[in-house]
Amino acid sequence: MAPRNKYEFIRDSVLDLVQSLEVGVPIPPERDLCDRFGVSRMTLRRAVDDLAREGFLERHQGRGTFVAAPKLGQQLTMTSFSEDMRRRGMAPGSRTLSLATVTAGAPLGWRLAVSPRAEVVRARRLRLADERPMAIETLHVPHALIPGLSAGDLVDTSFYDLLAERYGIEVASGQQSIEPTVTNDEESELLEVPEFSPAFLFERTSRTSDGTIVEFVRSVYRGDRYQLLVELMPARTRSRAGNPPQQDPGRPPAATT
Amino acid sequence: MAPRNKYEFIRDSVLDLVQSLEVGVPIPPERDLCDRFGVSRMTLRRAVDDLAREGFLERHQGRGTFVAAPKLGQQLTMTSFSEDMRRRGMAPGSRTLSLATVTAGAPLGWRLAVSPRAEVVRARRLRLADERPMAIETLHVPHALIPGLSAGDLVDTSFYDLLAERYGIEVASGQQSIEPTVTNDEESELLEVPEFSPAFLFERTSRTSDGTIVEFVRSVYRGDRYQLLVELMPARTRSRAGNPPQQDPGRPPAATT
DNA sequence: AAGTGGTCTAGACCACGGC
DNA sequence: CCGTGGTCTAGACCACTTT
Repeated sequence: MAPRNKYEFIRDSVLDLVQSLEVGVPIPPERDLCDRFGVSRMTLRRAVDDLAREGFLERHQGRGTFVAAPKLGQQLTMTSFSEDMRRRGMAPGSRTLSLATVTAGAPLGWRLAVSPRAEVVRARRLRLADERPMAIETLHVPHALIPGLSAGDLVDTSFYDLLAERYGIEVASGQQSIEPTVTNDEESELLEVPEFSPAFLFERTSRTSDGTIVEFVRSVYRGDRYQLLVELMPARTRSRAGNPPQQDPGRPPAATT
Repeated sequence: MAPRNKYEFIRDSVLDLVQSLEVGVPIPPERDLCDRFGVSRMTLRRAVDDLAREGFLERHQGRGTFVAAPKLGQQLTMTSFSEDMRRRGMAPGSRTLSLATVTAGAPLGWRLAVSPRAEVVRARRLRLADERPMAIETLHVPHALIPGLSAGDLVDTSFYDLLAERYGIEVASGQQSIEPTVTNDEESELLEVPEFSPAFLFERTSRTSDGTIVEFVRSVYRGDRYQLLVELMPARTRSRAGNPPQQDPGRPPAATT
């Protein structure tokens, strides 16, 4: 909860400050902030640097540091559906389609790293943006992690908040695959699009800091309402001429274009 | 060319070192590297921190800093097709379908920020991975930037290398949109997939450091051979309760799930 | 205890922008 | 010119891992 070191304290403090200001206004000079928070300039700069890298601030040498316009094509970071929609300027909504406890079975068990005979809570939700269907989300969580979850819990609260507050589970990392797909008849009906419409298929696995798999989520997003926008960086990798011994990691994974 | 400050020099030096080592071996202690390169520890650490953040190194307190396994699901960074394919363990290839100089027209002119009557070089290439079709790439470059480009130039060389070496153009940033789509009849034939197969549509705009638009690229990737894998970060945004005045930037753009 | 990375400081000097 | 951010230093002390 409480920031553990000065860096985190400063980072949070500056974030608070930033979020209390309008876009485009400058934050106080670094040296002032150092005084105010009682830290050295290096420490303060580390915090501000990170916030700038994350898109909250824009630095301009000689002029100052300014609150940045909310970057929409932000980093591919772990955001909830609700936050994602709000960033896109739409009002998030949700309709729970089903909530059941099922036996994992082989494929699901594998993805959640539990026994195929383990119990798994499966929640299916239709996700809305501005009242209209945006995505179908199917959530799988090992039942052992969330005893006593009820359908009502999923209506208002963010699932991540619920995990944190009620079960003390903090999601720390995740991996997500992105594929193009087309909607089947059921998805088409729910999403209100013609059959075989282009759509995104996201599959996400989330873990706690100790590596425990918390959830496996499969989401189908309408391709006509949802697009990804990515900022490409210079990629100064400077790949060497002779290329290193290439491993074969068994899986086909991926990166860019 | 030459690094301008110590940070860049150190960063490049350490990257060289890293790339000369096997995965998993430790790099020398920070204090040794400081001596070797003649910089203070803060400066060295900044370089190592960045390399760690970019996935080249892994730090472990009390143990050391180690060469990381090449992250395949690396940052969404600006890689060429060839490098991307090599990372995925496939051999890149290319077949030029057409190369012509055309008049931009309104939509293309808008994307390249040139007059609709400006001349634009359009190159269409079938991109291969392990000899099999992977993507169709349509490249548009203002003719003024690349006088005298011939079809042969595109066969072997990376287009970015060609830009850099022959025309002195360094691509510095870019923006890319990602959408799901389905193949039309022409694309299906070229990609050797059934009609209406799921596919990715990438649209990329690249700029030099001074903001000049270098290229607009439209690529269609086979959905059955290509997937994106993204590492999600903790997203410590700590979104506030009251949400800020939301702009409406006119476009729908995007970020995550 | 020794060695490693992690945090932090107080201050110096440089580069750029605006007055 | 002054105020801003950008770079860099030399050293202190802490936290963790290994021996």
